[in-house]
Amino acid sequence: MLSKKTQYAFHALTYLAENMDKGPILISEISQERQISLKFLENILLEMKKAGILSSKKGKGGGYYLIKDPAEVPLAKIIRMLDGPIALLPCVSLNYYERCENCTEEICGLNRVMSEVRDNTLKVLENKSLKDVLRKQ
Amino acid sequence: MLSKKTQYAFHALTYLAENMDKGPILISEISQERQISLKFLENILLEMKKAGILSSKKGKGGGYYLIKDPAEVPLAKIIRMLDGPIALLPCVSLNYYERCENCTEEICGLNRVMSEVRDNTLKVLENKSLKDVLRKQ
DNA sequence: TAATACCCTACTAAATAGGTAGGAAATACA
DNA sequence: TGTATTTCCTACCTATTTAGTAGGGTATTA
Repeated sequence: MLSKKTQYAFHALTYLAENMDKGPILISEISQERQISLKFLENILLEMKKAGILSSKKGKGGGYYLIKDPAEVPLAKIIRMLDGPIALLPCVSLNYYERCENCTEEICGLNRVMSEVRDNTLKVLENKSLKDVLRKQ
Repeated sequence: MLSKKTQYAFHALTYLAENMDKGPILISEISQERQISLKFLENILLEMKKAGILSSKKGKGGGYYLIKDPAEVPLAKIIRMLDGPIALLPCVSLNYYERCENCTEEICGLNRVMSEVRDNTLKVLENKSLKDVLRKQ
């Protein structure tokens, strides 16, 4: 399951994408519109800013805004940024790989199957972008 | 990511499947062979017994044993039994569905994509069984 | 009836999830 | 220059989950 954090991130990002023409958007506006705790959202947006997918402006007229074309932000990137690995096992993770202690790739049949699951999942999450989940197109 | 609990469950189940001909297997044997804490494993096996995929015998000569053909136990069943939902969002879960508060199916594009992810995942996990992840065939 | 082996309840420590608090820093504008 | 605005940052908090432990109870067998 995706954490609330990641779910809120999707809400915030789609809101920003849907309102790209309006310039910087206040955290408080997103918080109200999408029903997310203001302070929690503050942290999430900051984290995404540091990860480089959005930017901000302080002071009056400030707020957050996307710095990438929504079509250029794969869903997988957002999930990895906030929740970490997408794979079901560390030993089949592409971005967070860790060797198994109890089994080796040669004899462990789970490995093979879980790689297949990962590939099937990424086939969607790497190819669908923010643009594909917007409310209005 | 799958929890350690579920990962241990897979270890235990494959061990039992690989040794079906030997009658009941001691918890302590599985614990040693697959390097799993004895008491933790005890709990896990008991939980799976209650879920109906294996059975046990007490006293001397006792132990745990599978009561199903490994080919008849889909991996999805094992994961759901111990870790819960496989879907990434409650609102697209088949077995643990919960309505979204913040969005409705009609306008939320995430819904559509996450259903696709779920289907792709289940295509593997529902069709592959314990038999497919055994060490020796 | 003693040894064996699972059954059951409860407990614990550490990590994670989800959220809060309060002030500092930067910016706009009068 | 000063004040309102808005993000930035660090720290904190509580509840839940994860991973594991303890110890006695119960059933079975020889």
